[in-house]
Amino acid sequence: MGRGKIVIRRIDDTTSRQVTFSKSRNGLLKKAKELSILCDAEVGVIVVSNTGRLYEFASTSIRSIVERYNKEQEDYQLMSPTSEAKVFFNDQLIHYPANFPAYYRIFNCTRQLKGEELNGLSVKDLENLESQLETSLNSIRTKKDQLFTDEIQQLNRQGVISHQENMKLFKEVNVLQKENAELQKKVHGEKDIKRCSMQPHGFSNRCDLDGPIDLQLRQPQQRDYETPENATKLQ
Amino acid sequence: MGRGKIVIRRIDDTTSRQVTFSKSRNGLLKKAKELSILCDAEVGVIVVSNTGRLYEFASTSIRSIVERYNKEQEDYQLMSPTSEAKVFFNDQLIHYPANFPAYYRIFNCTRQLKGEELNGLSVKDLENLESQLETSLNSIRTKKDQLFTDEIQQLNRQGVISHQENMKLFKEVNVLQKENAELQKKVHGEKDIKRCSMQPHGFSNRCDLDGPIDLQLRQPQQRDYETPENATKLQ
DNA sequence: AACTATTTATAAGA
DNA sequence: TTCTTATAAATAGTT
Repeated sequence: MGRGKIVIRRIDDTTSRQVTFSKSRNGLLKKAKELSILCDAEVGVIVVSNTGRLYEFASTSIRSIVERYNKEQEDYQLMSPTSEAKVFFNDQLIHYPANFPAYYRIFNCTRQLKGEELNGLSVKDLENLESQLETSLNSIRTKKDQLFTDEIQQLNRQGVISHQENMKLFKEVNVLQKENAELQKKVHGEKDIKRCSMQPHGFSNRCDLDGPIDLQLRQPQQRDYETPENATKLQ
Repeated sequence: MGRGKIVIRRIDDTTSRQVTFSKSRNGLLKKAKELSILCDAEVGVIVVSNTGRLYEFASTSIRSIVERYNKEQEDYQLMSPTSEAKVFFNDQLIHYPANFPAYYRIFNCTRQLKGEELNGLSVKDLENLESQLETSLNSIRTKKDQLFTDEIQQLNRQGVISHQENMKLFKEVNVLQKENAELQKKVHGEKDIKRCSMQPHGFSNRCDLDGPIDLQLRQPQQRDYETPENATKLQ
């Protein structure tokens, strides 16, 4: 629909194709919107130009679901914002396990392990097998989560203990330093020698560490442990 | 565009709305097809009527993506049980293909939408829905595992830093104590008084802590951090 | 489901 | 990209 009729086939001229793309895309999205409003329908449209740019429309009622779904997908989207198509075609064969239903993998694996075909089984048998596998999967998942949680809890506990120890040691150092200063003064007052012989053990350079540390000014590094109160209680 | 102009708002009359839906939907799908052909673009359109019926268009490029994806899954199922298990347990964190979500984001949410009304669905529809939900579940699980792993890594890093700090402080205390002892000896040698006045600052009870600590005998608590070398590097 | 008067989309040109 | 405009295409209301 325009000055002249055109046949529906790929437009060879690049400029012309881009212009048509821009116009036709806007038209499509507009019509999608109209359809969704006029007829109270859920409509979703996605257009990816051959340069990889994305345009889309989603009717309001499905937008909230899309947004929720987007949250899950965000990371993947961010991985290659520009060359979507290329990345996909090149890397497709590497990146699929996330999409692959775990159920089929386990099901298939079990069948091979059992070395038997499923053909002879009744619906009842299959249902039982299915529910068995689902139960297994569930307990595997629970177990895995438990291990994660345990490790985090343990690390939190250790962190709190370590931090407390740090505080004690820090105070200890401070007190000893004060004491030392007083004793030095005393020795100094009584007898003016031996002050320099202490220097190798002097504060700023007495440990063979990678760098000088300024204990007077520096509190032990504060950590933000997850639920430190709980971890402390558990200790 | 028709006999009369209309405003874009929900058509109240049911019959009229259904007729318009039918016409406009066909127009939209046709235009989507034209756009994909004329401009060599990837186009996906999904329309769900308010009675729950699904209509969709996917340009050949998107269709081939889906087909390749499906074929991949088939190939995957034919793999040996061993490699399956390995891939399953180790490679969970591999991500989606970059532009896959673009189409499936809407595709998927439409399926979820349909999930609210399962009655009119065929076995094929239900199978698709099932597989979509499994995909979603899988990616959620992957995300969760990632969060767990990140947290553990972070805690390990903190633990290593804390432990290093502990070691420094511990050495510091030891050195100061030796120094203190020498100075005490010196003061004691010169003058026999004032020894007891130091006692409030004496070692075993000088910090107002919950319990006495025996720093001379005790090394800072050793932790078995997961990959401490890495964690140290990351610090 | 067809028809057709009209509106709308857009091809070509600027 | 945007605008203009002649024309093709889509479709609202009718049959």
